[in-house]
Amino acid sequence: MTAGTPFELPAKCDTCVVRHKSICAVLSEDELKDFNRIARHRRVPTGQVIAADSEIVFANILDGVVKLTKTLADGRQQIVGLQFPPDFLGRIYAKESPYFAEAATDVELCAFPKDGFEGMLRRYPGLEHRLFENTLDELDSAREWMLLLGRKTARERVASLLMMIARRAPNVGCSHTPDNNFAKFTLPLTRADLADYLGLTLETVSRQITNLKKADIIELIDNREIIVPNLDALEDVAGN
Amino acid sequence: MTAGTPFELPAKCDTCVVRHKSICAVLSEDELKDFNRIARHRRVPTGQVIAADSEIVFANILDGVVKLTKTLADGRQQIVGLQFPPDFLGRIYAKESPYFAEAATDVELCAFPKDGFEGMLRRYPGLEHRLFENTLDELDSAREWMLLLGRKTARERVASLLMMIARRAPNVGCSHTPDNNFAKFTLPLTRADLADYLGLTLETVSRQITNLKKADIIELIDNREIIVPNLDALEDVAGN
DNA sequence: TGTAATCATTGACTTGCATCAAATGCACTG
DNA sequence: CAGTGCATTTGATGCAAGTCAATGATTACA
Repeated sequence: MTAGTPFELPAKCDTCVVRHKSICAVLSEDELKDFNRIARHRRVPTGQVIAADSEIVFANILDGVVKLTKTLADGRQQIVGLQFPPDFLGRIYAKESPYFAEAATDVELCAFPKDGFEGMLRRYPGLEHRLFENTLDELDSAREWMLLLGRKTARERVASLLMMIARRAPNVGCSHTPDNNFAKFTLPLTRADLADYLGLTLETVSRQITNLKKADIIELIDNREIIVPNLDALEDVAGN
Repeated sequence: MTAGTPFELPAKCDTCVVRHKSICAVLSEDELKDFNRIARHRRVPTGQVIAADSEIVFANILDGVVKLTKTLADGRQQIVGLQFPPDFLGRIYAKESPYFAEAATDVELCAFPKDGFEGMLRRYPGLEHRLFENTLDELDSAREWMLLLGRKTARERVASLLMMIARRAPNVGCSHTPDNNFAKFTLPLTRADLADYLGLTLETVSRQITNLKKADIIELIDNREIIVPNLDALEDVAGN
């Protein structure tokens, strides 16, 4: 974890838009413009911490991948969530986030100051409802991951992760025609990050990726570029 | 997992009240009575499944402990949540829950039919907000548990669980004066359930409990009754 | 009061993943 | 294009937790 300087509000950026599907669905064009008045566009380089400081509660991810991590006193670390565009970021209704948010890749954000965003929530009924539904989905995902961390083997974990990326990463450079069972994507994480997400060591992750390659379940173009010729085969390995 | 017959709506029970602290805080006496009109009181014996059928979306736990479980095809099981009074139960805004709810002990519920409860949500602004905050707390807890499942040792896991019970179980027969660092409580789970919650086997759980006993961190009155003479000492073992 | 059933503990052995240590590959730089 | 640094792979070994099996302890009940 290479923590850079904390994230700070940049100058106003008129081109910044809230892109979250749920939000866009419940807001009119004019209301979105209202959001843009308080939105601040921001680039965050790989590895930099996205601060949970008091000025920013909430941010919409425009591009890149953000990891949420928790760490024990002796340094053992666990990634407890991965956020892709157009997910939201930030623990609303709390002063501090109980976890770290860190850019796993170069990230572009549309950030909102605390007071402004909570004002928006009051102004637009239905908006909080959408955020609530997002949170319920995140809770379901977290519990899905608890099953993985508690009960799956290393091989199943790696396969499950690849399936998850293949499903969620189309916004981060995944060319993937869902119908034909084929996927090609760029891993947004290093082996060390994969390990922290899967509750394994990076060596074990590496070995399992090698095994999947030898079993012709996946192909590697390079360390990060992966082809899954048959998603069903990968799904089988993933368990469930 | 001994699945009994699915849970069904009983006859109306006038003595049933919503007891959730968050709900009570935002509703008046009259509004609570409104809730009671559609509430149905229900007892569920240990081991019985609390069905996620279409008629019941939501239930307030009055007494007992409910476990939420997910299972792999080959039977490996993980408890992904434990609900104590006065928690709510049920995946709102979804037809089906992505996990099983099962009574870990004898349980008393105050249950609501789907349509009625969602009507209430619309009628009482502020209520959904409270449920949202509850869900955010549940998400934080789930992520805390991901750290445990991914990175903690068996000994740390068992100690963490006992700490969690000592904190949350005062409503289920835990005599516990938080100031004096002492706790006494009844485990609401069998060794097998503890194992399913901790991502371990029941033998490992049993051995770790024995170890904590030998190290004078805990005392056992019987298999279920536990005394923690010094919560700080237990906290140390739990890690973090 | 004996028998079964359930739940928990304990012991012996096995194994999957972690740990430790090196080697390889690749991008960048002087 | 040698040299440095980082990410990844590969190999050898150890250990924490799993598996298998037997024994205790309680409670239920015939």
